[in-house]
Amino acid sequence: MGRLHMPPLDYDGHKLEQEADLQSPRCRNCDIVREVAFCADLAHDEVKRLAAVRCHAALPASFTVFREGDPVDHVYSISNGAVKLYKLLPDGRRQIIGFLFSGDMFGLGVDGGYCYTAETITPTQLCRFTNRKLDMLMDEIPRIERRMFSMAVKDLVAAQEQMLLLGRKTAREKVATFLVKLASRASRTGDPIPAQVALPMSRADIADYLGLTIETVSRTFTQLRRDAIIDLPASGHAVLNDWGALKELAEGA
Amino acid sequence: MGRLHMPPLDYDGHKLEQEADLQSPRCRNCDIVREVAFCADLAHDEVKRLAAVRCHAALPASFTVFREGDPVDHVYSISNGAVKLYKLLPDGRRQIIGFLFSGDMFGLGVDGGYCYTAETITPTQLCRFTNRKLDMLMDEIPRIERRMFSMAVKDLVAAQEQMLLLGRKTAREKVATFLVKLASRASRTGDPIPAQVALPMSRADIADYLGLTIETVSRTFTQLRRDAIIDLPASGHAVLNDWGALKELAEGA
DNA sequence: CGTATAGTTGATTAGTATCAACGCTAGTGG
DNA sequence: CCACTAGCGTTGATACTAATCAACTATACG
Repeated sequence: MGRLHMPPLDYDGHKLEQEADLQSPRCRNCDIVREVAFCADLAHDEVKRLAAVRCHAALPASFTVFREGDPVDHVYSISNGAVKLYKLLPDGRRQIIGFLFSGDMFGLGVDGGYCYTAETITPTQLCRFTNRKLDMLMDEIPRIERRMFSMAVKDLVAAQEQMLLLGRKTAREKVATFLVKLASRASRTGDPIPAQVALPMSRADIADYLGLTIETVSRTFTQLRRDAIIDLPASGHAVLNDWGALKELAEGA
Repeated sequence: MGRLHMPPLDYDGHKLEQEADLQSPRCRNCDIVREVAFCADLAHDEVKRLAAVRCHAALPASFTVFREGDPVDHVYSISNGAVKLYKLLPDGRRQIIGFLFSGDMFGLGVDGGYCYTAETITPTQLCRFTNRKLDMLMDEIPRIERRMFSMAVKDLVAAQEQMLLLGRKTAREKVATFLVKLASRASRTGDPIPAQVALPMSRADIADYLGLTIETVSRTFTQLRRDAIIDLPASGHAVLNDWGALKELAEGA
């Protein structure tokens, strides 16, 4: 399957843009590969090998990168932007599996089919590797495979944490956990916990991530604000006033 | 950490048994390794290498193999029996991450700590590999690492499926999905779907797996029986009368 | 400025949890 | 051999959390 998947019909306006970008044989911004998550501890020549096989794409917001069930042909890494992964039930109920940001990777699948849909939240720059070439590279450079493995394990651990949230936490605890996780991620670079976190995703996305409705998410935010635990200065941002209280809620104490 | 983890206090009676079995330098039933999941497509000499580093243990029911947070020192494979993996909140709320049976493996962790507790459901025979020796083997035999990787991916896909269940399915759909999954697993050997599935786990375990209470699980079973979709001939068994209806429910149609 | 979309808030409902009682089975000891 | 007890599972009554339905506000967009 060397072919691109069909771009979604509802984004036909972006189709040309996508194909132009994704199929470009020239790889721009070559040093971006260094920033890609699984290049972190590779040697210089190994990074060069990776750079040779990757392509770059700039996508608009709300762009479907691939759909659940599409043939697995690429692995993606986010250079910049935000992506959501989700699964759907036949009647439209949706569960968001994860929100991904700069440095995160996605595109694992089984039996040749992706098991979730990937869609951009904001305008996003992606790095793309064909599975075929990545497999070849993994044979040559075992460290790349190690890296992929440890990333899959990391994802698995996160998924199990989310199962605990979905199965056993209250709405208030779910929202608190969500904010704590966003803030922790933002500060993964070693900084202290940031006072303000960006919420690029809609309330509907947050609801479908936490197994709630839009209304419950909204009410819970309002309630946390009334309790002076957070502030909501503008849509798309949250200020974390009381980190201790948030953490406590998140841990279910 | 070459030391065994501390056996749980509440199973002191089994402590000697565990230590005797787990620390036995002799590896009995050597051909059992062939049955271990990740040996499936290894060459004969590779299996022999694995056999040389594994130990075997027979554990009673309700035995804690390791606890969340314990140092990661081994990877386990189930020769025979059933195991549950779970996470706890401080106040005792529990989420079962997965039920495992013959051929399944567990014991992945991050930062040197297991991220769930593993406990036997029935009397269980385990195969155990130290991480150190497995790492060495993975360096020598890349296929073992590939195998571990694909198993982690399989677990990840299952976890994402479970997130959809926990976040978006009704009690009835959850129970139907649970039964469908158990039956599908039992028939993974190529047989048709079995009419009867074994339920070795308690109602409390099922509830904590599906994000429900014992009572709701019980009521839902009763309701499915009244609808002639299943039968409950004896505790510990379910008869699947209407596979089509179960599948439909499971898929959320 | 008017329209569409996202978000908030209120009223009511529904699904599941909680609390409580009871039945069944298995193991125990007289 | 049989009452006794403990644990598991079922069933019923009620409570409560979050969903649903509906109205309204704020924000972005042409």
